[in-house]
Amino acid sequence: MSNDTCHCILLRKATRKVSSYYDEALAPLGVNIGQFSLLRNIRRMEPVSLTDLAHKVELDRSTVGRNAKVLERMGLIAIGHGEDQREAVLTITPKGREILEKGAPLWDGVQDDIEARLGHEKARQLQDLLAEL
Amino acid sequence: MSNDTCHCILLRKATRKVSSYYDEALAPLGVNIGQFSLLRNIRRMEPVSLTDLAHKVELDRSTVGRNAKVLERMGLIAIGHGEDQREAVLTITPKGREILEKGAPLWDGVQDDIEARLGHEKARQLQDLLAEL
DNA sequence: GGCGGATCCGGGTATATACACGCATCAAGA
DNA sequence: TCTTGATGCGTGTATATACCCGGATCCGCC
Repeated sequence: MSNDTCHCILLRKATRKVSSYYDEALAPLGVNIGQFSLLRNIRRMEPVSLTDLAHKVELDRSTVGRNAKVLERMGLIAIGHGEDQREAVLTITPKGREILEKGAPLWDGVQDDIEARLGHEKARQLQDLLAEL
Repeated sequence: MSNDTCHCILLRKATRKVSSYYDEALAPLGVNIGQFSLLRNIRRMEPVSLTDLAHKVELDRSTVGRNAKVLERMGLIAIGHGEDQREAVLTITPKGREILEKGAPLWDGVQDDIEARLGHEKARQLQDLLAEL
């Protein structure tokens, strides 16, 4: 029974399920929720180094680097160099901006669905609880 | 701002963090929470086929298969064949049982810590909310 | 006994994610 | 200017996880 009460396992299960909601909604654009979210962060911090971005999204730098490379391959961002030759500087491409425009309402839709299903009160509770972990 | 309110991103973040709690606690045993949980499920269903196990833990069969292979390599489970030659039948080894014995109190510790931090009421709320997603 | 559909698994491929290592670059001090 | 330590990255490796495909096996029906 311990498996049915393990906070970690339940979180993982919920995360997989919720991820699929967003992924399905964004599928027409060819991006998943992780990529979409990363893109949003890049736009907000642009131009930004891998290290700074990783810090912001609280992911390992190497993880962000690999994810960014996928976005680059898709033509959604450009990876260049700053004055500091060590730095990989990320900037969004027009195509990347387009994805953000088109994706926004799709993202909103899923977000709204979830809040409608839970109710605003519980949705808020959930966010609070997740932050307290 | 949308990134700070995205249910999916917040869930992922929380999952990573909480996973690390369990992983650190179980580290002395050389297993992580995913492996520990899978082992628990195998013990409960033993002897069990990959397909049945995957169904139980709500993961893709191929995922469970690969995870099981790791457990086998660690000597915690044995992967054999049933009468149906197609079936991969999983059974726990003595070493696997030992890990479960030793891990139980460690798992309890993390679980208690989390509930202490949140309070029983909120911990319960969290589980309920995760189930509603 | 033999064929076709159903079932079970393994492996290929792709993203998510972390940690450790090694290389290049930078910056500060001798 | 040269040495050193700090910083920024990329890659290797490992687990988590999914989807798809192909091969093996099983089973029911002819």
